Amino acid sequence: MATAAAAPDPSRAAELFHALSDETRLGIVRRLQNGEQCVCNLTDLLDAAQSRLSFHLRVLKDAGLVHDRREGRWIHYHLSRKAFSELEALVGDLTPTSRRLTVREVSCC
Amino acid sequence: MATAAAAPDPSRAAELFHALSDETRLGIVRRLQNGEQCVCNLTDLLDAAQSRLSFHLRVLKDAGLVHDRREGRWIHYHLSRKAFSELEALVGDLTPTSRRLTVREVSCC
DNA sequence: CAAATCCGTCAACGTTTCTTGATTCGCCCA
DNA sequence: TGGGCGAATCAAGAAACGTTGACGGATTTG
Repeated sequence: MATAAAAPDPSRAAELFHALSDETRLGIVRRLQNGEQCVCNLTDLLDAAQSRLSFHLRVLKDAGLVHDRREGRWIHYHLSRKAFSELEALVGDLTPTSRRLTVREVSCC
Repeated sequence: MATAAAAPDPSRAAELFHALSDETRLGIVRRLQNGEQCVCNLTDLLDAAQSRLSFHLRVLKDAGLVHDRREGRWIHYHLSRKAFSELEALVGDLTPTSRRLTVREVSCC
């Protein structure tokens, strides 16, 4: 246990949080909670241009938060459970209660 | 229970995620996990210009993730437990396992 | 094969975000 | 009261981001 399990890759954390820092992408995630959706359904549900959605889906996909599956002409997107549990673990590590010094441990300047 | 407790304010969620989508700010949060720190300590720990840190601390503060406390010439920052539990709840709501339809519930195009 | 449909990619543009250095504000102490 | 120090704020520029419309690739259907 060389480096402990304390600080997960910060750039990975930033990537995940960035992927979720946009309302359109949060809207996509919420629509995918009920199961798979193809892009054409999402454009209707979110009232967004196809090109715009494609852009945001790529950000989510690059972050590993969604996966896609081709079925004929359609491409279905669904959430990645693994990525979301990774996210939960990551948020848990950030929480102040996780580890805490005794107060007055640190001097100032 | 009119609108249930399903979809929390999306702009609030985006604000929280955005505040954590930067490596410098994640570094600040990690340094604050051990307790309060004044800005001058953080500039040393993170090797960042004072002006730069002040900018990122403001983003975190505006998102409610940190609070500050003045003590003489120094200003100490610390994490907001409330905001982090809000974040945890929010991430939990995003998770795909939370609610799930029976499959094939949704038709495509 | 040709037309239609679904969707990713690209270039261009405006907007937002981040960094840097200079300045200002607040507080303490001699 | 004046000087010194910690920290916020401001303006300017660079970089990253999101939107739009045009285009091209893949697939199905007539």
